[in-house]
Amino acid sequence: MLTQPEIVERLRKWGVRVTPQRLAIAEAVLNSTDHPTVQQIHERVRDHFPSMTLATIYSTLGVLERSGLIQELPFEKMSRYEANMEPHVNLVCIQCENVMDADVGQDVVVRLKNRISSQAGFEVAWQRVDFYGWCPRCASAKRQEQTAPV
Amino acid sequence: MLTQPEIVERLRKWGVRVTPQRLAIAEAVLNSTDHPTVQQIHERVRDHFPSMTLATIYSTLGVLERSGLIQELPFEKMSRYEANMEPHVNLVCIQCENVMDADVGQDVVVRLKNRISSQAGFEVAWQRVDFYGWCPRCASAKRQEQTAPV
DNA sequence: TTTACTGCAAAGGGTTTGCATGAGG
DNA sequence: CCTCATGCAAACCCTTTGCAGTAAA
Repeated sequence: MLTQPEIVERLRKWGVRVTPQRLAIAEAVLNSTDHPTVQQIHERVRDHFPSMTLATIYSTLGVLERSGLIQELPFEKMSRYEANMEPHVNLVCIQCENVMDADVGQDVVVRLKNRISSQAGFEVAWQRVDFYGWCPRCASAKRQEQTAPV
Repeated sequence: MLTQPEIVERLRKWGVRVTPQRLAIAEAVLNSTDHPTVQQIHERVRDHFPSMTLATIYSTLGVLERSGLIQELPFEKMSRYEANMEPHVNLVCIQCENVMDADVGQDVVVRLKNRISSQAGFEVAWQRVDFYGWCPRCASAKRQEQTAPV
């Protein structure tokens, strides 16, 4: 989670202009942990910028990605945007469709990255590690239903 | 890599009809290691089925995915299709855009999966592990260029 | 003042859908 | 035979692009 001055500095370093819209979009993504979609980001900045269109959001997300601040995560229907650039695991619930960062396994991802670099001769730039399944809440709901079906 | 009778059996088990088109598409994906796109699959079956359209391929890929034979891998511009359903690492070259399975790291992915299940309370169904960077060929070309620029 | 960004509208392109014909079981 | 798959075309929708007005530096 970056502070506003840090965001400004990172953007200026890339020679792009820092506008209020860009700051709002950057904060909406960087202060999130739910890997928002473009639509969700739009909802979150609409109060402050009612006239902002999706084109501006797409454009800004491209700037943020090229600045190394965020990562695009393409899914079947649309992309989500990742604010956590450290090696980690994403948990994608196929029931409620929420996406969250796992709070375990970061060390294993780093070890995997080192193994790929040293043994596969592949120069790693970044990675995406997604586990799909049932989040704790949906998993227990599923077990309840299996025990006592309608 | 599955044999044709195995593919037939897996499809019949799902109550779907086995047509020559579906077999051709299934073999084109399952006997591949390059994670083909829909366009590439189209090219590979066009010789035998000149009139086949993309709609048929999309439909069949959906059947194969729901049968657990393949996995869709959404990328920025389009999806690719994965024939290796075992836990493993995908290497995505950001230079030549090839996607290949890593021949190391499977054990680490399995260990990661176990850790996620036991410590994050997340019931894993499947996973996608992608490392982005430069494949051995493109990495050495990059180093050459850095050493002796034009 | 200069350059680049915003907002609006239209286009682009991968994917899905509807329907008539044709084939699988 | 009945049901479902194929092939064709059109629709869908996320994303990109072009352009005129506007704001950052």
